[in-house]
Amino acid sequence: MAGDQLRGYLGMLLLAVLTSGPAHGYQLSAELRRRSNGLLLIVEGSLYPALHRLEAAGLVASSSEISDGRRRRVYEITTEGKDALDEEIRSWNKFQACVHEVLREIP
Amino acid sequence: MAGDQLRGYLGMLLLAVLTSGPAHGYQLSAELRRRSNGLLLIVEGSLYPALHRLEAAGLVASSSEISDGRRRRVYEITTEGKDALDEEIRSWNKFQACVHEVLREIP
DNA sequence: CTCGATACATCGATCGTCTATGTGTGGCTG
DNA sequence: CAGCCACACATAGACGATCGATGTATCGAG
Repeated sequence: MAGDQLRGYLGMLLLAVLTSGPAHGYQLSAELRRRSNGLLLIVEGSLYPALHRLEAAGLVASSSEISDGRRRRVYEITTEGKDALDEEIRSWNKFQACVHEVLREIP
Repeated sequence: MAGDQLRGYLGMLLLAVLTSGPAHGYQLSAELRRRSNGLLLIVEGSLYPALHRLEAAGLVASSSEISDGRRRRVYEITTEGKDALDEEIRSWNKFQACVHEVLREIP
């Protein structure tokens, strides 16, 4: 499950995980799966474009590494990224409250 | 605010409002705005396609009326619509919990 | 030596929302 | 009565994000 419903929130989730420290793509995917008890499954076709978007927007910085013979691109959240995360969390909380209000009035 | 972040949830919100009784498009838009204290602004270009999708899926039924000389299409939630709403609310709650878990671990 | 997990990347299709535009009515105001 | 705004529905085109599929390559386990 959890396919298109994270539409627009993937960036926020990735930034949130990156506040715990730098990580590469595969790690981020695994960490999101762990924190959500296996419900959030981010496929590569969503993950890498999202990371590239974040980098293009200056919200993360990346560096190429090679460990264990595998090339890895390690991402790190920037100061702008932290600010953007704060803003996105505020926006998320607002939206959540809106939906709660609408659902609350169901008879 | 509240533009593309309701992506995928507009159907759920419309169905939720329709549980309070039949309504036409403009009413639904106004009611969502009211319940969210003016934060949820559904533009027509999103609203009517969404209603048509719901009808095509059999989740709402519509009838054309004319009152005060204005033609109105009144929508009503169907039994399948109610079931779908229950399911979508469950899915929303799950997703909400996932996001909460991810955000909870921010240092 | 094959298979699965790790790791990155990209392409095309799909789908929902947005902006913009169009039609027409009713009512208020100058 | 002319003009404008709120009501009410509808559609077209653009855009953006996710998905599925596919490709490359390394490493360890069986």
